Amino acid sequence: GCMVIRPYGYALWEAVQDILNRLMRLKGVQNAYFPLLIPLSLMEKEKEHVAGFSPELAIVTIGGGEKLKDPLVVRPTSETIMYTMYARWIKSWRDLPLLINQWNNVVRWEKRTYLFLRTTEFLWQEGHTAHATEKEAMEMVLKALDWYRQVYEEYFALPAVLGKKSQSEKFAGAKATYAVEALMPDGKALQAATSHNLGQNFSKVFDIQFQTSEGGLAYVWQTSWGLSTRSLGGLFLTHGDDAGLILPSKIAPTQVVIIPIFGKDTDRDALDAYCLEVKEALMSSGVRMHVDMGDAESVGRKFNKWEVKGVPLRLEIGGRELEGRNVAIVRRDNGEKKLVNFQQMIQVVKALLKEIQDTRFAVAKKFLVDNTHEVDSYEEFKKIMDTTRGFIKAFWCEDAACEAVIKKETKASTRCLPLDAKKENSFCVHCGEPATHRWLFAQAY
RNA sequence: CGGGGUAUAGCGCAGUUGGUAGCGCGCUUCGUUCGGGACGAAGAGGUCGCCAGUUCGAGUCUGGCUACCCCGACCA
Repeated sequence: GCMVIRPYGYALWEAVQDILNRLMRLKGVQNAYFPLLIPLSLMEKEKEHVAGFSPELAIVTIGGGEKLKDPLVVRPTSETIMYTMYARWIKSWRDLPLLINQWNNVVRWEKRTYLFLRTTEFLWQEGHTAHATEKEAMEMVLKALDWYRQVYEEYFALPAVLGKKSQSEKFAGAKATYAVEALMPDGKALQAATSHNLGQNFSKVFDIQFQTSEGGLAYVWQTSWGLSTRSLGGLFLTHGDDAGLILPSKIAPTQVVIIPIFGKDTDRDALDAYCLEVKEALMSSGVRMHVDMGDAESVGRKFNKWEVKGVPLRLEIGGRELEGRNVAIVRRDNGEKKLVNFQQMIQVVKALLKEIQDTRFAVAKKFLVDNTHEVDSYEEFKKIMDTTRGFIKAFWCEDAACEAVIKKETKASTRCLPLDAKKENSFCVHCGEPATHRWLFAQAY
């Protein structure tokens, strides 16, 4: 149930880190690190939190050959260990806000794993903030949610719905959970990232108090938010075809690959020199490049290899291009090929990279729109879940028991109350009780 | 936790009534190739998941165990 991430895949994760680190820095969030092992007694402080996580904890019971009196939990998330420290660090309103993120790995002992989307161990970032006011905390919650939207929409070309989780779906210990929900090609929903308003639930049990500017004593308002390697699963599921992956240009570790083409009459020195000239020209204008030199693999094999990896553009350079100082540019997404001369090359490559990015988003957006159904009868609801699946927007009474019945009968759970949902007076699609908003339903992974 | 399956070369698999293990891909070397997964020749690579039993003889039959996979239940 664990995964090995090889260099090409890890480069994608590093790209995600770069994007989020830049966004977080703008807001003043700093990276830090906290222990992997958490005393079980700390986990148990917040009742709802430990109840939610205990079925999936890996626990160290023996250390150094001796049975531990207080077993150590391999972190499933770091609220408890971090907030133990926050209680010591925060004394005054001047210590706030405290904005800390950590990039790490966590372990959740799922009964059933699914590569990329639900692995026993996964990598993520978890941001944990403490604020003087609830309003400020809520702004942070929505800020983080918007960062995640940017990662998905602007880089992964993966449109998503932002919204608030129902009580039964929220994070264990949170006051409210907000999420990014994406729709995968099989019609199931992927919870792509979450941002929690923790209220004062944790600050009260971990005793994180500060003196206000008026001299009073108050508990801090907290948030936590995370995005994991599951996001890459969403990327892979969304962008691909029978030939492999199609990476959106902005996230592709290699945006352009040059494949030299040579026969026995080719002047290899001249060809290699020209390939390097092309590489340097593109690299110095900011394009992420690779030249696949070497004659161990045939040209056809190289083509296929890079298609599987999803590199957006392939430059074919052979004797014909060398002679005319041209390059043949082939798009990964639609296979279109065009011959461009060296002078126009940078401009054309940049335009094509942008077009591929835009096209990927447009295709994914169309799929999302085409597979989002406004439904007003339970019959129709069930029919969609039995056939195409997808997102369903339906009125719901917000009663947990009703929600559970819908899930049991249709496999669809509430994914979120979309942030843009309008207040209306209507009736629950299942039980007919009064309902005020259309919730987003779908079968989750 | 319930149901079903699998285990033989690096990977994917075949192996008949029990007779001492093979195919494809990959890998190594050499040569010819190279505008869509090249071709030829010669090679390397095995505790048949583990333990016990039956038998002259077990990859194959019997019993036990272990690991992994799929489906279901569960799942911030």
